[in-house]
Amino acid sequence: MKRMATISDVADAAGVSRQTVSNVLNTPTIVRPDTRQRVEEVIARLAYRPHASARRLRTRKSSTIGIRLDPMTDGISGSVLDRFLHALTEQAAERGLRILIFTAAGPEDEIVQFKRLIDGADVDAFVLTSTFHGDPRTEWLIENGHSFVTFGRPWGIDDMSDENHLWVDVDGSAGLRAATEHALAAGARRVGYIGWPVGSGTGDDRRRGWQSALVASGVTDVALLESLQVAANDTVVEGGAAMLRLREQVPGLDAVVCASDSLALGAMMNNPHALPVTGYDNTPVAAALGLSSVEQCLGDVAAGVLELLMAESAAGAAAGSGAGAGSGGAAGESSGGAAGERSGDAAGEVAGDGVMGPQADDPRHRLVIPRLVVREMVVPGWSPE
Amino acid sequence: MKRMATISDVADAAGVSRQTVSNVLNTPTIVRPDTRQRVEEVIARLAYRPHASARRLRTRKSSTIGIRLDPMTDGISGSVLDRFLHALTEQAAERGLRILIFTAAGPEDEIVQFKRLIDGADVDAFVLTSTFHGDPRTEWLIENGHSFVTFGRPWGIDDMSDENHLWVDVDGSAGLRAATEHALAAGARRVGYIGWPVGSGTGDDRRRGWQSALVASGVTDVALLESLQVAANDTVVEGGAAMLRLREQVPGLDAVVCASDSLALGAMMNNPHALPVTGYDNTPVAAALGLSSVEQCLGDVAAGVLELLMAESAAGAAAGSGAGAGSGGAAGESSGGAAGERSGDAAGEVAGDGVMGPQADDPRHRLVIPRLVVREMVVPGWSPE
DNA sequence: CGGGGCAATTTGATCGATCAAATTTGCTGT
DNA sequence: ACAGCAAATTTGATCGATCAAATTGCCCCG
Repeated sequence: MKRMATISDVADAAGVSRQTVSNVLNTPTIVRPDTRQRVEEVIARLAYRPHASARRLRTRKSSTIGIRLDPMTDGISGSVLDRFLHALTEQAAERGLRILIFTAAGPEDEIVQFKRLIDGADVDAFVLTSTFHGDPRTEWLIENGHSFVTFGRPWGIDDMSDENHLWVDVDGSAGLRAATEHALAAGARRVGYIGWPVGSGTGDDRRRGWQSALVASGVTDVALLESLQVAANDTVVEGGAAMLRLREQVPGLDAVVCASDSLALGAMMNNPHALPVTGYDNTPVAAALGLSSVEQCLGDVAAGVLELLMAESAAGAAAGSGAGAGSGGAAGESSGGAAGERSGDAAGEVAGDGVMGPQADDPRHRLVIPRLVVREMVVPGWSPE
Repeated sequence: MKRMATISDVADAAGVSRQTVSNVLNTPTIVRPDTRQRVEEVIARLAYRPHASARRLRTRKSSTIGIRLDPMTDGISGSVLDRFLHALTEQAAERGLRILIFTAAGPEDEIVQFKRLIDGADVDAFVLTSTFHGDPRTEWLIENGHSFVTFGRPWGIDDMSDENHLWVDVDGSAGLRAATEHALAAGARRVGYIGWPVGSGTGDDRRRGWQSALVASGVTDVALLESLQVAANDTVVEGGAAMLRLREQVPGLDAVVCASDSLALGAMMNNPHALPVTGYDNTPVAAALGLSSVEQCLGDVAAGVLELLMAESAAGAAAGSGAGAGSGGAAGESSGGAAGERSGDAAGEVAGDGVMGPQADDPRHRLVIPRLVVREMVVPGWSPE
């Protein structure tokens, strides 16, 4: 392992000064083309790479984003955050950013970790997941003026439009509307809903999606709407129990849509007539059982998160220069969200095209439209009674 | 966000020199106790934190470990690596290390990423997972003299004892032996095995565990042993098919142990007589279905990985100084593996205590003994025919 | 022919820490 | 009282990059 080449080595070898090499790397436009080419050749020949720590020391930027690795959310859907992390890492690399992960025992401890990482100049922004209303973490970050983006809306009435709070989220309502409409289009009339207890922003949002589709199809009887939905905590066992209740209280049940794959798996276990069941999150479990499921397009979410972050830091840097701040991230040529896609899924048909919602032009948040992955339920040995 | 305090600020405020402050932080023993205390008070008062990048520039160490985020291994057991990552991050923090994640399109691309991260001084060691025989990644790392530890043995005959290749692994053989012995102790006589096709080091190792337990219990008939095992790729569907075959070819089947929770889930779907089924990895799915499963003790694995890494770097640094290299990591007071434990699991009984295997004293690799988590199968609505 | 205007390049200082060597302090023994 | 010596502390240099300001080179016009 021989000594790394430094910027001075390159400068000497190319017969220019350090700063010119630096310019070739950071501000290529101000270097004369022939000089630039000469320097670039030397860089390639010596396999020179700037020393990240030295650069960070000088620029006071780490080009690193911190994200907490959530404690295992026991459910099956825990893997959603892992997939998001994967998409985020992949797209961050394309933009020259690094992802540093950390753990914390709880929200308060997470703030301690924030301090540690910021003070040490380890990271210059955070991505938060699983935020909740009145979350102390976002409050602290805003108060202390640190960059962050959350995956998930702040459900508080006032937070939602807080201009200091950047967020990206998936439009769960649209996802469940699509799932419900698909069931209706397939001929179902009574489409039941197994969701989470009232009170969680995410859960209520999803329920609204199901409900709006039913209402739009002509189901306006409030009592009927009420009986078509049951609430359960997000476990397989509760999902199973919920399915029993639903079948009992709705005689002509045609199909069921669920707020999660965990609930859907539970429902499938008490599904002797093989009613179509739709889950949410498109986890491996749904794929294994042949359940239709709402796919969150985490690649798009990750892209949105990074764009918001880069736009913010660019805006902060340009506060004073007259250059247009609208150009945002320069390295975005590979967008389109194809990166994080799970390809080759056999049961291809898709409804909803995964584009950004109407808020796409709002510089402070982004709502990603999920898409429905339709599958045939083919469960070996799962025969009706 | 006011300006960060630097080491000089602390020095001035405490009436000492920069270097003394540095010593308080890095070599407290050589500072006179009263001076040290005075400096420490100022550090606390100013909330001083060393600037990580500056330190890294000078010391040429990043105190950061790189690990590739594997592409989603579609199966249910994919979460094992996520849990490992979580445990690793947690324990790394306790030792003052950071974890940087990255992605790669394949082994060759991963090597490109290695280069990128090392040249930029972003990381000074790697943790590899899912290694295989003749893995180009480990070859490259060894050739170029970079530190790394693999989670998983190099199954090649010669690699295994390669002194440049540090590894930590879980003793899958012991895990399946424990699972099988537990079934035998519960009165089962014909314990079948659903495993992966011959050829994978890990899979063959697990099969040996099951077989050795059966042989020890007196099953020596080769033909019988042969008929008691079936092979399947690691999917739920194949697991289900394998269960059907096994039931067909073994009349008095009493119990089944599997090489993974995916296979076990498949088996459960074709298990009308509710035979006891045991999985491997103790995933949320196993917990949800009430399957017994072999828990890999990833906290211990993570601890082992970090200890090997730190021991190596300490040894590298001490190559020349007479100080005892045996002390290893100084910050290990919180060991015992309690960190990564999933607490509050209802069905507590445990066999095998998770201690290190006989290789515990070998400085180059470590074999962690897994433990069997025993559960009652209580699957709602899953009634025998 | 001199110099204004502008682009391209170079120079010196700096980021915040640690290393290596020099210096001061404190203690011991005779 | 002081040499001798170790412990404690300080000083100057350095890691590899970028920033800000100074310099050089070039073209064109009066």
